[in-house]
Amino acid sequence: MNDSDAGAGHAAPRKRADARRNERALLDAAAAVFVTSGVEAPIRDIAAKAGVGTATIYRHFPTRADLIIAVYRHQIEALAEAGPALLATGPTPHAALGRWIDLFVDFLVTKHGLAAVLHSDDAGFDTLHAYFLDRLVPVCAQLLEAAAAAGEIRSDLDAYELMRGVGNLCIGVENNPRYDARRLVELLIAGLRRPH
Amino acid sequence: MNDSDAGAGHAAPRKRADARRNERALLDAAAAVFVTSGVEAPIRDIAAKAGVGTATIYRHFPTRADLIIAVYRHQIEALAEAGPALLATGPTPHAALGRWIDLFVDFLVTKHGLAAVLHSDDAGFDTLHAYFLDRLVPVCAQLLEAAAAAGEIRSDLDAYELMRGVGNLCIGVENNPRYDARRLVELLIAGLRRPH
DNA sequence: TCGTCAAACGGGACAAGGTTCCGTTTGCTC
DNA sequence: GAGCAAACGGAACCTTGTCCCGTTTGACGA
Repeated sequence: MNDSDAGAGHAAPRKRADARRNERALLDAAAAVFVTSGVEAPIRDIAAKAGVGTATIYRHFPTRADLIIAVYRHQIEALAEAGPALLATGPTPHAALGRWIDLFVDFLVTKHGLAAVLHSDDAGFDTLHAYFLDRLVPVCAQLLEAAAAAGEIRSDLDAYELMRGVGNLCIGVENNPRYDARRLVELLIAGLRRPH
Repeated sequence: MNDSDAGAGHAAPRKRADARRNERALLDAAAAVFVTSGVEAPIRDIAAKAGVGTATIYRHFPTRADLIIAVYRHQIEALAEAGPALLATGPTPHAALGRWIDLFVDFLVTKHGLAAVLHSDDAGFDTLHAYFLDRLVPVCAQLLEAAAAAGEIRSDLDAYELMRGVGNLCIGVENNPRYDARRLVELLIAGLRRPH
């Protein structure tokens, strides 16, 4: 694992040491601030916690979406990889789908405000949107197709719409004890089941 | 119908004529601006359109939630009254519930950004939240109970949670042709049906 | 080791929007 | 018509996102 690069580049020009240090500091600070103040915490707060100026944050992460992606990339990748694994080991495709959606919900509800931001139509979050689309929708589609092929569910709903719906249901779960997103998601998945 | 008061007060001190005029102008302006710019349009824009200063808007509607409520009060009341009516005239309680939820979805998706704001945890929208809770949740509860009593649906979901879920599903429908909230709401309602 | 210079930096400046304050205007009442 | 509280308007202030520019610093060759 390369410190300054995820490994995709051939001739990555190698960043300066202070730049790498700051990037790491920013990621750590952002992760901490996101936990306490949500993913929409003021840029200044994150910069201050990292001990850098505000411009530095923009230099490393042009939009807030880029920062959010960087902070949660590992978890999202893990989620993407969990899909095929569940499908391979689960008793049925439908069970795998249910379990995977559970993991997705867990991820969302533990990240303050992430679900909200994920579905905002603010143009600044296009990158975030695209990333989720690229990484997770195909996985979900695979699970859906397997379950549909097994005859367990109806097949007229596409993965994008399902994920978006699930994501929406997770909005505003924070500090609202009367609202249990998990239960509603369960209902949604139940509604998906093919009547037989 | 009284011009300056919905009729609840006994000794309402009767507002000044200019105050009543401005309130009306603000409501009209807000309604217009909400249509074009959504319910989160800048206060300044609404004030300008109404031809008043920004302080005036705060005087009449202390929070944005109050303004939103005032603008949509008629429609919300109509929605509340439609519940019992549908229950009385519909073929079955479940059909009435479905139809009523449809009306609710129609209301939400035609108001730019209302669904989003309705479920934001911003303290400034507590009033809005409370109003929906007061007016619509009991209606929904009545429909749910009737359907449950008729044995058509499971009875382990309360009205608040259902409405909140439906509202959440309606977030971000604007200018997203790939996402059809109605269909997902349908799924949710389908998931509610008692397996028999 | 030292000089050079582009990379990287920090924080101040600007813009947008929400909210409040305060001096002025305007209806109502007598 | 005078008095006075209600209501007004818009400037001022605060927060937050974003950009700019003068300064610092790490990397590398001499």
